[in-house]
Amino acid sequence: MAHPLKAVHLKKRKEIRARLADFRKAGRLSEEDIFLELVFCLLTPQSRARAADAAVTRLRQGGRAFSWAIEDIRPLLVGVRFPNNKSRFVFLAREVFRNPDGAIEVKSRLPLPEQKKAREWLVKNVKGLGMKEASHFLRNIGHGGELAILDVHVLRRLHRFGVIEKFDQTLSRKEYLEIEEKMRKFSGKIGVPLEELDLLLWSDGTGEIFK
DNA sequence: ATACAGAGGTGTTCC
DNA sequence: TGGAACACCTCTGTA
Repeated sequence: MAHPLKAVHLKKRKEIRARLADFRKAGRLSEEDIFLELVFCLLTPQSRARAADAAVTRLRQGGRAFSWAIEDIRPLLVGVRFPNNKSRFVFLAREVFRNPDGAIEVKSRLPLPEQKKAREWLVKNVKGLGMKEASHFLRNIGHGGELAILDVHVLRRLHRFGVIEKFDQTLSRKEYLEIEEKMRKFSGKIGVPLEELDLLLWSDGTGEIFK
């Protein structure tokens, strides 16, 4: 018999797939858009998506996304949590992706199309980006099909459905990979693709718009 | 009203 | 070497 989630999936599948199609269109985004998507993922932890989004809009102003001085970034982050740390992360991230000629190139620096490798690269090279947000970023630029985005809502649902025994607010890298594997198996078992399952559990947990 | 926990994690420190 | 404890700092909901 079908898993209860499967029924929810059938109901929401259209909406979920439309959202994923949006993410895949990111392949046609400009370098600035992609970089700002990365910034969004740096700002999001422990903050409201809306606040992070508003800060990104400010950073975009006047085409200055690539030229803000570090001290000018801080005041643009009002509303996001830990702005001191995060303004530093945003600045550092930009310099990681700066070419010798001064241009910013994000995608071409990632070891794609291997998504897990790309994620490792991001976690290692972009300070402030952990497993969860690196996965989030890759999905948002259309390369997250094999990755789970294990935020607190998804973890709570996985726990509820018995996929994991316990859930902690913070996961070690090892635990993250283990849970991701369990979720992958669960996804196969109930016949819902991993990336759709991720959005499904997210929306199931929050009843909210996907981001 | 004022206080206080908790919020769509991650880095650092310490052992 | 890896994991537990703590810092980061501000806004919001709740009592």
